[in-house]
Amino acid sequence: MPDLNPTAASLLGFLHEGDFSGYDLVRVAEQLIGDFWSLSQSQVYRELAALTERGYVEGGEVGARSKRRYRITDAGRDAFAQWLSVPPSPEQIRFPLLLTIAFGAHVDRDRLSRFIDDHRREHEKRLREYRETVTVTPQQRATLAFGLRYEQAVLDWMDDLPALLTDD
Amino acid sequence: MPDLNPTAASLLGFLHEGDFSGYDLVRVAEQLIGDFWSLSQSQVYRELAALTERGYVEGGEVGARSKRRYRITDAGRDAFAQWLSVPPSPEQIRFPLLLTIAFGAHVDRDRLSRFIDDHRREHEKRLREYRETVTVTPQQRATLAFGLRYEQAVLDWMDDLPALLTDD
DNA sequence: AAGGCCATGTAACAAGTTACATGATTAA
DNA sequence: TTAATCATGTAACTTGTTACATGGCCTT
Repeated sequence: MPDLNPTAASLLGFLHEGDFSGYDLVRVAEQLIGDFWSLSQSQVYRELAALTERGYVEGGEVGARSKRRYRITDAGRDAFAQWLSVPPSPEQIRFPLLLTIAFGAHVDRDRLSRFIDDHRREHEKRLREYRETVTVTPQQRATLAFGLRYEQAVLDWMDDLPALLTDD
Repeated sequence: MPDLNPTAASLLGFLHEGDFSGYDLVRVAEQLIGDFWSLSQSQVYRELAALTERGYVEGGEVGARSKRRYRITDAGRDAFAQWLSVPPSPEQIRFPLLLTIAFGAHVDRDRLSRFIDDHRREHEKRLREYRETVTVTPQQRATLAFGLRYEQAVLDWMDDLPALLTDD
């Protein structure tokens, strides 16, 4: 039983709560894990096909708008449980702005400031959104808490940046 | 002139400082950008081949231990400058532990605590390493500052976790 | 001379991205 | 009736990962 990738596993996780179509799953994932685990629409359909292939989910009948709900199987539940029992691997951050800063000796100051400001606005916005987010489970509160800490850290760091970059 | 991906661009960035072999570049990248932009050895060789193809670098003569140094060309410098002029896209975080927590309703408490503790130790270690890191340029200080803020944020968040996960 | 590290690279595959195509349904 | 959105999926490509293969150099 070769194990699942985190994206496929997450889909199985959501399917524990009920039957969903690919379209639904994209939305649910975006909402619930999108801030720390991105996935694209085409990936979801691909993984659903793979999960079906492996017998971890079953596609229901095609309904209105050719909508098809997927149901998790017992094998799927087993695979998910097994995935959850394996220690999660370290996180990965890919932060292009940090590359720009790392190579900042080749960027003129104004442009760099603009890039940073643009990012700052995005992070301020996300922080505001997180602060308005309504959670219903401890799990949601726990993941949201990470988002809050993270966004605050980024903003604090950005506050320090001008001094770090002007001093020699 | 289709633009560069951040990995290829970074290689060009490093090659501004001198000629390096693929092997060297892997090490330099790991050291200077590895904390926020991961790349694998085989990727480096692949990108070097692609950059050579496009005329952005030139492979020198094969030396001892079949070592070959790459030199950036003027076209490569142009391409790099152009890449640097485009606003960097938003960062991506992929944090499997957060998935585990998000699906924490299916994980028993002890296991989850162990996962979290293991991560905590890693983050404490990284924070310690960052604190001991010697920087020589403002750019290095700026990117390091992000690492410090980030690791501290993760640890602070982990401090909050038990309360968030036990309360209902 | 043997073992470990230096240094290259390839091959195969998995995962992620972008763009497009199709058609149904709903709301204006 | 037209536009927007729902909902599916495919195709083509790029990126990322893992594993392996090869051989030279350096130290013991």
